Amino acid sequence: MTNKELADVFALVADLLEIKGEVIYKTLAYRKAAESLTGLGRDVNDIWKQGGMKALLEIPGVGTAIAEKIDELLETGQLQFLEKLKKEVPAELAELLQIPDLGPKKVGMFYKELGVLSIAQLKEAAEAGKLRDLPGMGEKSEAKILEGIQSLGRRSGRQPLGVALRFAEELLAALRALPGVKAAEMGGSLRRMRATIGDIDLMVAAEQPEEVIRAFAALPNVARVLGQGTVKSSVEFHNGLRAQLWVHRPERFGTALQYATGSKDHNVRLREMALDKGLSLSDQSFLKEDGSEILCATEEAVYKTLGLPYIPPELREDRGEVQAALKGQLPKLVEVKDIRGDLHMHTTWSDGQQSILEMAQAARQRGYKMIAITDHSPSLGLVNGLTPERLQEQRKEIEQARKKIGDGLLILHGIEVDIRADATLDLPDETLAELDIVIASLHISMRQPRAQVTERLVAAMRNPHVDIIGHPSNRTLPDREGADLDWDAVLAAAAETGTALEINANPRRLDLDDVQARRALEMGIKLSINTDAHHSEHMDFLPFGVATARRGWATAKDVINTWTPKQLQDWLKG
DNA sequence: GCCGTTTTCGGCCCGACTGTTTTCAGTCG
Repeated sequence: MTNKELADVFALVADLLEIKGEVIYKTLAYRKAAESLTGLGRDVNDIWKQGGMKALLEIPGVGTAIAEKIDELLETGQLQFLEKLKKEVPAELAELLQIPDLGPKKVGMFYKELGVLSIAQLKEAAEAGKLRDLPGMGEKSEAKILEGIQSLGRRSGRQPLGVALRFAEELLAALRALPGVKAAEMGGSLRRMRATIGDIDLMVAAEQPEEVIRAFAALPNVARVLGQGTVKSSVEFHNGLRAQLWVHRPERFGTALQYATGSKDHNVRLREMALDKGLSLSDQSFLKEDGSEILCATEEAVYKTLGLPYIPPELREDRGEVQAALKGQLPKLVEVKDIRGDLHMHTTWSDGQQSILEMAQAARQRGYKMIAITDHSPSLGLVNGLTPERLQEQRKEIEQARKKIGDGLLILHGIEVDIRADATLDLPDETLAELDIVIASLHISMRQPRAQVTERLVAAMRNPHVDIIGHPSNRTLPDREGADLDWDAVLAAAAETGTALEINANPRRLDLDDVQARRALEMGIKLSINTDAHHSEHMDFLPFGVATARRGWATAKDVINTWTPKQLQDWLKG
C-alpha cells in the first residue's frame, strides 16, 4: 500500500467514527495521522521494513494504536477494526460528508431515521419533504441540502496556485479601492503559497465592516452569496472559485491576518504557547485572564507577544518551524531578489515561441546575470527536438546572441534531454559533452512500475554530463500525479552524484514539491529554480518556484540560480 | 487516539454564521 492509500483508510476511519458519534478527539487523531502520512515525503513501506513498529511511532500523529493498524494493513492489506466499524456505520455514508453544510451529526441522523445511504437517496428524501420534520431540521435546512447536492457537480476542486493567486490579486485590488479600507491581504493556503488552493481567504482592515461586506457581495463576478454576517462573508464566483472575507478593525489586523493565514496546525501550536502564558489567542486579540486584551495591528506583534521571531507564511505548516523559531534557528529563506538567472528555457528551435536573442534580452531586462537555453532533444518529435546536427547550428546562433548582448549576461548553451523509456538518454554522450549545461527530464512512459521509472532517473544522474534533473516527478497540477518514484533512491543518487534537482516554477508543475525539496536540502542536494519558459513572459513564474523552495526551507546558498556566473560555471565543470 | 523540560492522565483552539430554537446545535475554517 502507498502512503496515500494508507491515509485514505485512516481518513475513512475518521469519517465513520465521526458519524458514529465517537469522541471528537479520537476522530481528529485518525485525521491527523492521515494528513501526516500524506505529507510525509518518505515511503511508509520503507520505514516499516527498516524499523518495524518502533519506527512507525516516529511519524507525527502516529501512536501505538495507529502504528499497529499500519502494521496490519501493510502485512495483510486489511484492517479488522475498519471491517468491524463498517458493520456499524456503512462506508457509503462517508461520501455524504462531501455535501457542503452537511456534517456527521445529520448524516448519522438521516441514516438512522430514514435509512439514507447515498447522495441519490438523500436527494430523493429531501425532494419528498421527508427531512424537514426531523429534529433540528426545517424547510430551509432541507432546501440547503438540495442546494448543496447540486453544488457538488458545479464545484471546482483545488485550483493550481497560479490560477487562484491571479484571481485573488484582482479581488484585493477591488477591495483596496473601497472607501474606508486601510489594508487588504490574502490569507490561508494562498498566502502560504501551497501548490494548490481550495478557497480564497481575504482579510480587510476597516473601521466600518458592514460597508465592506456589502460591497464584496456586490462585486460583478459574484455568482452566489453563501453566507454573510456583520464581519464575515463567503461567496462563490462565476469561475467556480469561492472566497471568504473577514473584516477587522485596523488595530486587530495582526491577529486577524495571522489567524487566517494558518495553517490550522501552526495556529494550534501558537495557541498552546499562548495558553502557557495565560493568554487566549483568537483572531481578535490575546485575551488575558483578567479580561483585558492585547491588540496586535501587525503579525510581527503577534509573534513577538509569544516570544517568537517572525515566521514567514511559507513555513507555517507545523513542520518544526515553531521549535526552530524558539531556538533562533529559522533559516534565512531564499528570496526572489536573490535569483541571478534562469537555467531552463525553450526557444523557437524546439517548442518555444521566441528566439534565443529575444529570451536573452528579456532576461537582461529582468536584471539576470545568466541564462541557459535548453531546448528539447529529438525523441520528442512533436516539439521539434534538436538532433546533434541542429545543436551545432544552434550553437552559432548562441554565439551571435552572446555578441549582441555583451558581457553582462552569461548565455549557456544547454539541452533538456529526454530520459527514454529504457533509461538511456536521448542524445549521445559526445554531444552532451559539448554543451555547457544538461538538464535530463522524464516526459514519456510515466506509468512504469516504481523500480523501473526510478532507475531511469538514477541512471540519468549517473551520466557525468547531466547537471540537473528537470521537473523530477513530471506531475501536473491540480490532478495528474507524477511518476511513482522511490524518492529515497532518487535523493540518494542526487546526493551521491552531486546532481541538482529542479524546482520547476511553472504553477502547473511546482516540481520538486516542497516536501521533497526539504528532504533534498537535508541531504545536501542543491536545487535549481527554473521557469521552463516557452515565452519570455513565462519568466514571471519565478516567484512560484521561489515560494516552493521557501516552503522547503531553502536558503539562497542552496539554490544554484543565486550563485554568481563564475560560481555556477565552476560547479558545472566540477 | 496522541502527547508531555509544568503532565504517563487529562487535556486537546476558538469564534462566526445559520437555522432551529427560546438558549442551542451543527457546521465551517
